[in-house]
Amino acid sequence: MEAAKERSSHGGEVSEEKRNESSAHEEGCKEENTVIKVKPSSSSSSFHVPPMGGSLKEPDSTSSTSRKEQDDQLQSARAEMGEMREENQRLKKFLDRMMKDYQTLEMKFQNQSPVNSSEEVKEEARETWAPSKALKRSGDDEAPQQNPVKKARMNDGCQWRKYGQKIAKGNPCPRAYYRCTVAPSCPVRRQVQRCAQDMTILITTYEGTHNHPLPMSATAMASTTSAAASMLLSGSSSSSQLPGHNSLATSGLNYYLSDDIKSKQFYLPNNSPFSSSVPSCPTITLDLTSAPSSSSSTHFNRLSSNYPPRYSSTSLNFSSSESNAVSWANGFLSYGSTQPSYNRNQIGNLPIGSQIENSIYQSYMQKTNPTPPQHSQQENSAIAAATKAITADPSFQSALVAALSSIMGTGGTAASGGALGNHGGGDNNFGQKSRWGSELFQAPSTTFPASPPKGNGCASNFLNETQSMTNSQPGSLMFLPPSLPLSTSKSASASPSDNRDHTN
DNA sequence: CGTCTTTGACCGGCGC
DNA sequence: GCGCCGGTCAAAGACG
Repeated sequence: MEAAKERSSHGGEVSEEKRNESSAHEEGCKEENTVIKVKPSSSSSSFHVPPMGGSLKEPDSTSSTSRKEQDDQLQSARAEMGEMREENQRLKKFLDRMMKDYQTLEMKFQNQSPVNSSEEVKEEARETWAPSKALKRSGDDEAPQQNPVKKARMNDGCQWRKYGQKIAKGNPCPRAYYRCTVAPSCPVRRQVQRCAQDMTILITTYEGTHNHPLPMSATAMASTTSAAASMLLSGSSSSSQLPGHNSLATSGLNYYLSDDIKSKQFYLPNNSPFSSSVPSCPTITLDLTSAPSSSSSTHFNRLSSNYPPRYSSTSLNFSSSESNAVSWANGFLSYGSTQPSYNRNQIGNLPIGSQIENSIYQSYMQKTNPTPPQHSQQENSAIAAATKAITADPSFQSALVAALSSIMGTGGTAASGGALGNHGGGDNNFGQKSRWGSELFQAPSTTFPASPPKGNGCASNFLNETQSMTNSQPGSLMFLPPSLPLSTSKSASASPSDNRDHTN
């Protein structure tokens, strides 16, 4: 019943948004039409030819010269009329093109996020930002918008129950904790927090693996997101679902920031060059899910035994600092090469480490390794362009700010924790954050720019740097930090010594 | 009455 | 050892 209500309310939202959108579109069209209508009548010299009308109306000037003048004026007026017609036609064509573009976008939007994207944003906005009690129960002013009250069932295809909320240090916005309730024993957790720097950004973090079949919508979404990630990372446009990857991010692009342990999807629903049109609130999804693993061994053990190809030269290599080569050239990030396997052991100690990553890695490897040499230059350049576009996107920057803050510490304070080492005092949340992936940033400082202290732009600077790095600076890390599923510095694909742990 | 959210308390990890 | 902090628990309340 409630589900039905919820659905209906969702539908209401969607339809409302669609209405808004279409009305906006219609307005746009009207404007366009108005332009077209108005243009000939208002703009033009055709009506700025008072002499024409005036002279026509005044037959008293009967001289031949005046007739000549009239003829000239008529001709000039006709000529102008012709020009105006042409211009009008051009404008019509332009309008048609715009209409087609719009329809294409609309189609994409409807296909990619028939239900979820906008709703998810709204819902998350409610669930994290506005106290649900206030919003839901008393109609708080925080969100008096048209958002109908909804239950905290995330429409990412799964059901989530809120079990806690905390205000993390450095971020005034509370962090909400959700648990998957599709199955009673489902271990999947989800954190939702609003970015301190940009309140419009939501950071959603998934942890764990669903131990139950997912609803169709969820599966589809997982497929969508993984495909997007795959596209981003490998340049492959193929769409396949991550095996066992049950995490759900909303539709859109997921920027994977996965290390050996975790795969993080930086989800940017909108404004991303790759994303479809989704309403305002950007969301970052940190996907820390994985296939279940009963093994208590480290990831490296598991991964090395299960996925030997990861250490191939074509796999992602985040082995850090020395060579510092960031290479998209073959569709893979190469993040340094010869750094010793620092911190390797920490990975195995991560609580979620034991449960995470296989699927991501598996998927990724499936997407990458089978065809690494086949990446054409065109693809590579496309990847580079995409990377550049993404990193240049302000929304992405903001999103990354949030994501980094989430990973490294709250509110952008912890970015420079011990892991980032040389860059000065950081928040020691980092250590605790390691549970969620601090190892990601334990790359040497030379390769991972320190984030500035508190405040805005903790990652913006980083992004600014990485933007340039993407193109020029060897050894810099892009927005895909040592988290790519394959080989972080710890796995050190290039270093035989690093495999020690893998085989132990 | 069942379900869900809220929120204070508790627990464990980490740094000093 | 102590304090801080994040994550989780569980009782209480609200809502349909």
